[in-house]
Amino acid sequence: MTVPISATAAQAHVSPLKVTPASPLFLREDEIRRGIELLYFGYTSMIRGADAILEAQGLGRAHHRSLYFIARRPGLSVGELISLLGITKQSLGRVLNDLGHRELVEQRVGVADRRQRLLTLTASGAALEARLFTELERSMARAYGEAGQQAVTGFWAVLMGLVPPADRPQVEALQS
Amino acid sequence: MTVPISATAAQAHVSPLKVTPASPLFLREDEIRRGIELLYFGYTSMIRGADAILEAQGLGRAHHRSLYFIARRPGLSVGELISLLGITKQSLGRVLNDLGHRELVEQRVGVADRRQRLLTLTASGAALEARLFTELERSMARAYGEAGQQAVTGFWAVLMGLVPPADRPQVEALQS
DNA sequence: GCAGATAAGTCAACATGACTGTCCCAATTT
DNA sequence: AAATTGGGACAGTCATGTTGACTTATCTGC
Repeated sequence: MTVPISATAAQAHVSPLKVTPASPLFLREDEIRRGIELLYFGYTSMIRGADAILEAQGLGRAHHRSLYFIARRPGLSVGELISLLGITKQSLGRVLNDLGHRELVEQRVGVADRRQRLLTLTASGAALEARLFTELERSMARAYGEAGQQAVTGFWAVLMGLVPPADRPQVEALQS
Repeated sequence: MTVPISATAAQAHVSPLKVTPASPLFLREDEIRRGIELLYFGYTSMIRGADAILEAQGLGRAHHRSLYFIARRPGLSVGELISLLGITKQSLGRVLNDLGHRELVEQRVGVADRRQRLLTLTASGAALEARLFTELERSMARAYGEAGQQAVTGFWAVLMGLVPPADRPQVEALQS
């Protein structure tokens, strides 16, 4: 964590970042397009920060996503990770093989169901994930700080609204 | 446009989508991770809707991005599009060749600078882009409507905060 | 007017990360 | 005992990105 865990950090910016506010006619095409574009540029800006670290390790974004979710939910099964990432078993297989051979991820046999392989990070895997997380966090914490607490709540609400209702429980479940 | 241009549309949902609000300690790791995850799932949920249309045309997401920005800024140059997409000339070249051969995009010689190739959509290109936009819009309009006008302003503020300040003018410039 | 810079296009080779289809094994469920 | 499920593997393909080098046309500064 590069950000102190204190309320004063949240108050570092007394005046939130000014953006043109949404108008009462906020479903007009212009305002829809503004959301599409900001979502595209915001998303790509955030993840770009981790790319240099990944490239130095010979890894890609697919590896990062797996590391991230294994860090977030230690002991999740291969099937759960496939479901979160929305990719096929074959696609994930190669990524997990890479991460296993580099000793960044370990598998244990499931306790309740011995067919399952439960995924955890090794010490070096956790260290790498922490470095990658710090990059994302730097970007996100700056954005949160500039926009302010109330804006963050709105940010979450719109993003959750983009997720099809059927998929929302899975996203909510990531919150501990 | 599938959404009526009227103030009543914005009031269709009287009670905004409830999400756990950001806490005063909104720079804690948990709340940063929540933003990272919602951004990932929200972004992928939004663009997934257009994939079926693209696949039926034998096109991919790279083609969609080009069509989108050419629709947004008709007459932009190849170099401007490269800058917006953040890819190389070679990568874009293949996409523009595809779109040209299918007669979805046209090039005109620049007026001020005859080295430039200014890009516009053909009638069929505009029709396809409109269908793709409608898919994104359906998702975004639902999210806006569920979250409410004030949330949308916060959504924009955080996303703009994610964009490095040096890149912000380019994003702002897309707004007409 | 000429030299150098710039906008765009192209060729070749390559990496990543997704896909499909098929087959297999072990463990669980019915 | 049979069917289903979780996971792994092989083979092939496709989309989309990369670097490097080269060409052509055009613009700009001296």
